[in-house]
Amino acid sequence: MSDSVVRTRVAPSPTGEMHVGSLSIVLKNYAYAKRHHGQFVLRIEDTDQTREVPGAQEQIISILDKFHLPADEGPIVGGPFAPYVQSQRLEIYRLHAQQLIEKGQAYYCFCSKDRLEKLRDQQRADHSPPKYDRLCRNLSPQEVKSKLDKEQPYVIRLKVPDHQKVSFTDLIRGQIEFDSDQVDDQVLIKSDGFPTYHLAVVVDDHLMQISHVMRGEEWISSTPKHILLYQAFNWPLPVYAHIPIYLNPNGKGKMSKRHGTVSVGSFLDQGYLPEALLNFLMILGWATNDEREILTLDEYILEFNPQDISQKTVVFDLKKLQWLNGIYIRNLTNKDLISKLKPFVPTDFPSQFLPQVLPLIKERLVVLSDFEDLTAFIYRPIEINQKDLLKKSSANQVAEQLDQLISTLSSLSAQNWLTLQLEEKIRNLQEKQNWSKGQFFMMVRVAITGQTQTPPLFETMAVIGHDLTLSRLNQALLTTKKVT
RNA sequence: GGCCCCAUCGUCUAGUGGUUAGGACGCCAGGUUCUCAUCCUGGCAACCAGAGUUCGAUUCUCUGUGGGGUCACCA
Repeated sequence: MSDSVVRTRVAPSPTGEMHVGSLSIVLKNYAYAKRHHGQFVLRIEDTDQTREVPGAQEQIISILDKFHLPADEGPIVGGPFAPYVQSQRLEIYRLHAQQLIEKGQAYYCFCSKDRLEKLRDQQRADHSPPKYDRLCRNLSPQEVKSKLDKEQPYVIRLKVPDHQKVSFTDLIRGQIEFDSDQVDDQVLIKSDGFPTYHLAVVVDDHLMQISHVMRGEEWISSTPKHILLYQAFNWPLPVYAHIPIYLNPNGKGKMSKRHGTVSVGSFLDQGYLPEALLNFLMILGWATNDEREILTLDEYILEFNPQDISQKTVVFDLKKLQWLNGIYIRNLTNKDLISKLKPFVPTDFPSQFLPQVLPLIKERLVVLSDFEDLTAFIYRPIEINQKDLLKKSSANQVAEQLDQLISTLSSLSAQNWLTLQLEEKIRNLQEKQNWSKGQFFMMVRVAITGQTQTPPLFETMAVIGHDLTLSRLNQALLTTKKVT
């Protein structure tokens, strides 16, 4: 093999529900690894004990599962670089931080949080950039030893060099350059002994032989910290690709909870199909050569190249997602649709009707949770609005129409209560009486469903059944005469 | 505010030193039709601005403007 092994990773922290942005990053890392026959690694970054949410790790793994993006290596499946949970690797980070101290690349810092806060306040007031003032950087070895002996709490910081160009090549944006003067003396080990993200990510990516770091664009500005660390360790850099973030559907700001749905779980709960959501994530900010928009994971893997990702932030266009979801729903077999619909069928829905009802709503579903609204009139009591009923005709006329319709339908046995028979009878009546199609059919629709927008009339009546249809027609007849 | 990233229809994109700047979603109109939806047809709609390079810039360069990100013992 001429090109070296591709190993990608995704490194979520178990602090809550997974964001669609994270899923998008997962998708890209997965696809790239698969395309190059490499490995896709899942690593759990749980170095902030205060933010950890129980069960979040399991949730992440289950989502990867639902979307068919399983990790080749990770906490559950294991792998040659286990453990894959950072809280289980504390000793590794300690050792590496220690190594940096011995090499003179890092130092102990005993400053209290209080002092740092005051320092920042001062800097803010002076309009100077908020940075650590390096007070502890030049402590003598004796001073350090004595503070350590007294068990004073400390952190370990990186000695960031002055006036140094820090640059790297981003697969999506080309060369990006920073000045090391912009970089703070980063904390590597926190006072609780846990590593910060910056130390852990560099150490683990190196140890786990990650070849490509594909992550969100919001990490660009901390990349120089990571580069400086790689240099301090004298390790080779991975290839970076910073993927544009998603903006809220209104185009304002990074996609966030405040502006609507953001978690993968809540999209699923609304009845977006995983395949549709994934497809949407594929074509958001990226296009195939021939601009096909409906594609499977395998087709995506075949074509995906991070270099082709758009460089600009993209708006999360819900309308387009909805369009895709509708397509995926319509492409489902009825059997599959029924099974996917299960969680969205209300408990009072007479489930034996599902097979008959399905064709009436299949092309009307945008998300699966639309099921309830689309079908409620079938099995729940309806309210008939007199105004809708009499919209295009007089009360007397409508009463006459209902009366005749009822007697016509009464002659139809329950066995013959079928779409075709209903259609024939009702059309005959309408034609014989020369009633306006629009007015008559809409009036009947309102009488039977209580709504002005429904699936086709005869099919709907067939599903509702002989008894209920007639009772609703009678109910409508009463409504016609009701004085308001 | 400092630093960094970005800029083609409302949105997602294709594309080129000379094109009628293409497609998709959305929107509008028409067709099918008992309404809605599906489906089909058509339409509206974009190269952020200024300067430079050039015979010629949407395309290359610079500046401006606009948008976004980031500035923690959070990731």
